[in-house]
Amino acid sequence: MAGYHHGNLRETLLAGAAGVIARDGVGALSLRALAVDIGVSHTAFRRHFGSREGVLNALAVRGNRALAERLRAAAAAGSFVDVGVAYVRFALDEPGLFAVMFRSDLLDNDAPELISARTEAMAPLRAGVRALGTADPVAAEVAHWGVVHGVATLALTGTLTGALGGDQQTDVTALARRALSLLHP
Amino acid sequence: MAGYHHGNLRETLLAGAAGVIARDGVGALSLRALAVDIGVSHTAFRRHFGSREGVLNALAVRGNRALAERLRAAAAAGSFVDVGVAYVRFALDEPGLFAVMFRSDLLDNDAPELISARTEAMAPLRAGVRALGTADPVAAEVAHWGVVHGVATLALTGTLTGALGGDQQTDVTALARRALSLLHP
DNA sequence: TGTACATCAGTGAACGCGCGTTCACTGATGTAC
DNA sequence: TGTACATCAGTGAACGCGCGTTCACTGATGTAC
Repeated sequence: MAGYHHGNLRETLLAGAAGVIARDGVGALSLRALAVDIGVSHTAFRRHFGSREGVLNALAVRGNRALAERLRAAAAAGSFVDVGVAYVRFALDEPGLFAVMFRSDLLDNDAPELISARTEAMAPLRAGVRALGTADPVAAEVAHWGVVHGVATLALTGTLTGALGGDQQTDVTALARRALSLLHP
Repeated sequence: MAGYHHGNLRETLLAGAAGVIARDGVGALSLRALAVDIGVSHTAFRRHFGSREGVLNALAVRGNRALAERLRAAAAAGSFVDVGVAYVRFALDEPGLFAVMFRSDLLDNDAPELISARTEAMAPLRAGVRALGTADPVAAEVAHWGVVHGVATLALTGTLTGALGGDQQTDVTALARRALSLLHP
């Protein structure tokens, strides 16, 4: 395992980067520091990703694909509310990936892989809204996406639990479910 | 105006910083570069803010106070939906301030000024939800806050208009209004 | 089965860069008498 | 009205730091014959 060839550098690097970002944000991601942690030269990642942007793009692709999978599974197993809850749960489970996915300013948004991964991630939400047959499907899509994205974002920045008062230990996903239910009277 | 004393450095610095952040994000804010732009020594800001964190805290306080004012005005003049729309409009009008307000990782969250400004900003939303008299007021608060925060965030990252298809030139605040209306059947 | 060679994966020294901070300072303003 | 002095606001050189990138390289692996 400890030979000249790492054997699984790409994977290890992505997982490590996601961890750093989850803890301290994208700005705190230093590829040099990460390489030292992993025990590899600080230029080794270039072979796999080319540049810093390449690393972030790979994370964004991975995040969107993982989200797509979660949402599809939720759609297959449960109700449309479950899809929304799965979105929130994903954000809480993979805060590093989630944070990168929406940082368009740091990504190459024209990369075909990223474009298709994003489309893939949006599909279950869109399909679920269409299936509702509401009068204003665009508004329904914005409302559902907005509320789960908003709850996820507020929870991740610590704003949600902070603002809801001493009622801490609040189960965010349960909260998301209650909020989403208000959209299904 | 061009004397040794700038006369309005604090104000100029905050406005400039908000502009940079709105354009390129918090990570891109260089106090050195900003000082050059303003035409002042790159250490001048220390007198007013002490450190980089001090600048960001000042922006966060300012943002929360401005948001509070907007929400109060909307509450006084219109319905509860208008309060939500005002939240989104604020985010679009002041993207630099909005971005900093929720970056707890970069702020001194224990600063009394910031704590009180945040409480002030949350008050109109909380009061409006209470006035609705719903069965689950916590869920209602999370739903309303979530949807406006989510729409604002998605719009600012360009994700919302991107994902809604070629239907560009979408008026985001109108969209927010339609989405919020779904919470008031 | 063995050898030659191409390709792939990772190394490590060196680069320039811009950053925030520290420091001793100078110029401008305000206040006391 | 004038003078002395304290305070406030901004200066500019220097600091160390960590970053991403470039470059020529070496070690390991795979493939052709």
